[in-house]
Amino acid sequence: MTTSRPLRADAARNRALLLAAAADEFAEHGLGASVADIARRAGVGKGTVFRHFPTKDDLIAAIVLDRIQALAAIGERLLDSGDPGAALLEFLTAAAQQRQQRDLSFLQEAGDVRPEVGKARTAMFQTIDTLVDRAREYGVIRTDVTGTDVILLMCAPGYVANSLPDAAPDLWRRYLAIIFDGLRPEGAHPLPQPPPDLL
Amino acid sequence: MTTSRPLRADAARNRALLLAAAADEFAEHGLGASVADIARRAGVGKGTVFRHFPTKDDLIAAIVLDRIQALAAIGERLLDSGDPGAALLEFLTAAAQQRQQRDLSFLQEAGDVRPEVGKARTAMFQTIDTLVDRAREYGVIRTDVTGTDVILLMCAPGYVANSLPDAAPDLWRRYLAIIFDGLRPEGAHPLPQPPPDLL
DNA sequence: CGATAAGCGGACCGGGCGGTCAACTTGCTA
DNA sequence: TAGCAAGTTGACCGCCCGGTCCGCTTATCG
Repeated sequence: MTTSRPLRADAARNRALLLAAAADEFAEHGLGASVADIARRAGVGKGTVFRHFPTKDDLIAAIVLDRIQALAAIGERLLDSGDPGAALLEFLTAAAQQRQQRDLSFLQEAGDVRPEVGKARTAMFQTIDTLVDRAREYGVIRTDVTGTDVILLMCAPGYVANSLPDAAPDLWRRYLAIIFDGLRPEGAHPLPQPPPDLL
Repeated sequence: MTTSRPLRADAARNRALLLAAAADEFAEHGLGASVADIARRAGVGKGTVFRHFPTKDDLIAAIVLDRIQALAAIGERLLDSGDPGAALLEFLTAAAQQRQQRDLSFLQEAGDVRPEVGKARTAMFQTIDTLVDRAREYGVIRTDVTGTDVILLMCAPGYVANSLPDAAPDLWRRYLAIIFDGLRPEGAHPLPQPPPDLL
């Protein structure tokens, strides 16, 4: 990797401040937020932003990558869990929670702005796939539901914050519960359309 | 209202071309798409855009309003339907279908750019609320699910197009089905958090 | 068909954007 | 604590965007 010598103390602090400020700014104004505003919010000069991130897209990619890898780490840890059903629910909870903390709808806007982001996403999807396979074999979700299904379905609860500004802060749990009920084998109705194979 | 004299034939045609071109351009590049590109796509000059829509926001509002009112009309019609369960499913199908035709994720970005848009949205939400009340009384959905719940949940299937570019064109039916299963009373589990009252 | 006003187009403008740079400051190390 | 490389800064640049404007075109109607 490109692990050169460690950052100077103040540089490391500024980098962290910038990532936080950028996430907040993007949450409030979308990806259109200006680099100058981000710098002001972080309390640094504009030049400092470009020293840490050569372009605005690099800054965006750094944030997105951070979130994806955080989720991937949680998923990986849950692979060793004893109860596959609880593991899947816990993962989906973590995903919804992450989206809820800050408004992360700009992640949708961002897409895969850098190839590394796509790579990380694919890796995380693979983890989810395994998580779902185990839950299915364990009998806690329908036999006709795939990992891809769950990946797409799990987008929904996170949008709550955005759509309903003054909602209770853990309302997303309610929607996660409804969707999880739809995944359960008990009251399952036959599904149209065979699922596609992501990856 | 401001119903002045009818548009000239060519002007009406250009207005329609512009709305379509703008929807396509916003779908491809987000709300950041430039007015000049929209004009080029519609085959008209940039000045023509501003003749029909004084500002870019007015153009955005016109598109959003169009989609909301189309959905609202469908909902209104379904209020007179005999089977409340089928009516609700049909409405949700129409909503997902609309989102699928073009990538409408930029609607999220837009928010209520003009007060009239908020008004129209509130009106549509009220229609959905009635639709859901009837379905609940009919026993086809859980007693603890509200209109607001359905409004938020119905966002999910539409995002399929955006997240999975090469998916089958009617894959959203699959996700709508799963969510609808989660709404059914049969395998329902108790829900956390009392629902908020939208409106 | 001719007059007229509604509609059209694209050069043009000011502002704000992403990105650069050279002078200055500061944490690290010997 | 002296020296220096790493880090910071904000004025600056060129580009592109939303929006204006006015000379030209054309649908409409008596």
